[in-house]
Amino acid sequence: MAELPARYDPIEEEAKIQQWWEDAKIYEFDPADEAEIYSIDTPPPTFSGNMHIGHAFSYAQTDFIARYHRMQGKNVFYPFGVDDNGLATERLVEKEKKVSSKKMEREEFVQLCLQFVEEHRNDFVTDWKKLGISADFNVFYSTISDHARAISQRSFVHLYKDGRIKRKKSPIIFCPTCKTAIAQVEMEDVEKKSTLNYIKAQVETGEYVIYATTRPELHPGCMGLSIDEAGVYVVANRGEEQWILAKDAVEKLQDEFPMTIVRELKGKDLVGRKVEIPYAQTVAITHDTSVKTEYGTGIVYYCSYGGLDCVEWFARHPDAQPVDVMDETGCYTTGPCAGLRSAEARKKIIEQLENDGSLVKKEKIKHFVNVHERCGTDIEYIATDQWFITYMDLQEQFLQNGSELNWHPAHMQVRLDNWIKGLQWDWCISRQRHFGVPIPVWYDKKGEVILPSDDELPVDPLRDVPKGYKKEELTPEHDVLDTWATSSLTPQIATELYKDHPVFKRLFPMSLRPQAHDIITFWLFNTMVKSQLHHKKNPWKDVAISGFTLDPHGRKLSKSKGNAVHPQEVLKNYGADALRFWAAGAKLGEDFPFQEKDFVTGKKTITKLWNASKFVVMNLEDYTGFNAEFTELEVMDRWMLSKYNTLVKECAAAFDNYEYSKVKFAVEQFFWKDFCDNYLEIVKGRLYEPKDNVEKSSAQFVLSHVLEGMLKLFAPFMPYITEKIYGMLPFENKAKSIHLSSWPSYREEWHDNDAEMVGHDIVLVIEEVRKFKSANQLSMRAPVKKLTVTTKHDIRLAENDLVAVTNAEGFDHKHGEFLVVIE
RNA sequence: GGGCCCGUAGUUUAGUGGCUAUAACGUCUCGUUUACACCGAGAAGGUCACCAGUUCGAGUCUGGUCGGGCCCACCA
Repeated sequence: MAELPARYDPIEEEAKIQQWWEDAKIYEFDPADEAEIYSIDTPPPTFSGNMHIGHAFSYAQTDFIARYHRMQGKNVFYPFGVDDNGLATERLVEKEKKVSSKKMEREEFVQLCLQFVEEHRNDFVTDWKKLGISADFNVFYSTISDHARAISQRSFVHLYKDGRIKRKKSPIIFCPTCKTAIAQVEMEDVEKKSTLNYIKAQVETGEYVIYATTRPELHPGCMGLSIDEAGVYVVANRGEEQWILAKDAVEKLQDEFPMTIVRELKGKDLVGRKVEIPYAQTVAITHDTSVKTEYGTGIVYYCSYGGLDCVEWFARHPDAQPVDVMDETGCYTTGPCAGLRSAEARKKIIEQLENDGSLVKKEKIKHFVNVHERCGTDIEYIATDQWFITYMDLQEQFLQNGSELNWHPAHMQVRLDNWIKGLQWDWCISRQRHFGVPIPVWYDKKGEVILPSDDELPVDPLRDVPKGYKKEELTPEHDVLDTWATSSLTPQIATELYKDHPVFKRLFPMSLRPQAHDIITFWLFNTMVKSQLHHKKNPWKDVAISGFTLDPHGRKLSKSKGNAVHPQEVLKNYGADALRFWAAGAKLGEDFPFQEKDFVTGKKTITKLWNASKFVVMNLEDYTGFNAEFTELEVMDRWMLSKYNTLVKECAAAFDNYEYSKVKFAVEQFFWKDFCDNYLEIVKGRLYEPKDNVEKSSAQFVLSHVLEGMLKLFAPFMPYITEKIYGMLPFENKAKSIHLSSWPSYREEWHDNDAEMVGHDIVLVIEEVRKFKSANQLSMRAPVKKLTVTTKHDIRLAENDLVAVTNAEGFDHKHGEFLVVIE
């Protein structure tokens, strides 16, 4: 038998082992395997760079679960995809290939992206492979591939036919400088100086309402004034005029604008009164939930569109119809400022309002405005035709679906529930971008929607023509689908890779959705929505929500703070097992600080595992088996086996409940304390100088069983070192890989209360002796003259082991309260 | 502002109403011929954030206060 090398170099060995896994196809999905399926809806990372530490953290956690279920004998379906259908990839490809997507045919750019992904796919997934992710990387998809585009477009076509998709006017975020629609992620907050303008407008009953705005240029788009119906408002005399405003506002304005309150009234008394707004139509006062009497004058004017608040207001007030005041050149189209952009328009209208006496006060303020990150221009909202999935009627259904999922951890469900309860409008799935999955729609001469048939998909309406039509008869839709409209179909995209195989029926609904908590309201919710609309059921049974990696002080990692951490460095310095061991220390869903020292601990555990295994293997050299009953084992061997047996039971229970961190903690403690510190020391006497072969083989039996089992318990966390050691164990009938071996099973007959109690006392005695030797500055091997132990249990069955491990020259046992006397 | 989570040793953490509240790292003392100095043994280190309540009993349950983190919304 080959002796184990003195040292284990994780960096060198992990590379070799990983290559072997790949060559031997250890994690290959076998669709013909009849075993129970455990399918994972793996998050497809954005194809835009390297794996970051947050990825390493959460993918490792999913991998613990996957490996456990694989060892439980399940047929694990663990695909890997990349999300290249989005802005990040678009930007990356534009930069790397030095092209502009807008100047190309869309299909051409899609092909370029696919080519780019193909070229870099191996590099991209390398980090995940190094980390030891046990996905089958050949069960692979890309969200911009034909496969995924066809599924995404099919979803659109089917939902349209079901009456779930509608086209309607809706505001989009627009950059007047770049003259383009932009995505929310392309905006940033900038604090700017501005002016809050107080404006008066006459009510039909003669008084004036006072409202404040930072966007007076939008007066022509004003469609309503709102108050808080529960708020307290007043009518106040101000010179000849009577002003209406919130009571709170009177106090603030009193110094500058002395007025006397005539009477108080409730906000609801104002509802319905008509007000003549300058440069706009006459509008009625309404109640709105967002209005607070403490801010401004307690009266708000809403325009199409001053900001997101206005957009939301229109959603709450369907009677008020937005008007288009700005066109796609960023200029106003109506009113006194027609032809002007916002900045000039504001100046002009303030002048005019001042001239006709409507402007009562200008207050300098600082506030945050959204600007386009590329050019710094204030963004605008303009109304355009957009595509929506209508689902507001399904809120109850979605809540029900959410409650039917098994949430790990449970409290994450609350986030989804709050989101669903707060939904205000339908899901806008169209984007005015060039790159993406095209909306599969043409319009005929009458403007009717023409759809492709399923077998034509995927299509690009800009280039393709549906069956039975000529190009000149149709106008193509230019918009593309929001990336969430496609990524919400990952269960279908992944499982339909096996569409033509009988296993397909068994893959969906999937077993597990693993993901982080930041996108519960997006990816998780949207995937549930699509599954409900298409299949009338949830796409998975369980969800496992992982947390974030934080910096060593518990703050969020970010590029701007300069506290980013690179997993590649950790892999290079400590290896994947150490990185994974760190990730296993965090409870599922818990945010976890990144600490260098944790990797040192991981690496030390690896070394310890190596050394302890080396010891066991060396001492199994002459082992030929222990052919007797459990009860014939030495008492300390039964103690060890019984404790190990309990551990096995606990670990499976915790893993079944996605509590991998409990498993990690329990196994680590058992290995270090019970197995190494105590058991290995206890059996040394019997191994080195056995009285007979029986007491030695008794120890060997337990050493071999417990080592093998412990390696398996460690295997989901540290797949490399456990694979290496497993391969060197001198057993027959081993599995090809530890990761294909079966999870240890609990054995009732190995449970031994008596042995556990004796063992417990023996360990306490050993501790006392060690304390004594430490206190007397003696070596642990130093002999003690006489050891007198008083215990309640009869420990004499373990006397030989105890004498050997403590190196006692004399020993006496008495019955009574626990006491150790060392001479 | 709304929601969720978290406050336990110098640091990071375990803890399912019940023995003397975990462990790792760090610190201090000691110890190397038979797995391991990439080590072992031992020690010190705690107002379980604070206040009140429920209970025979609270780190654990309830309410409040303070502090931290994340997500969402953000000002007319």
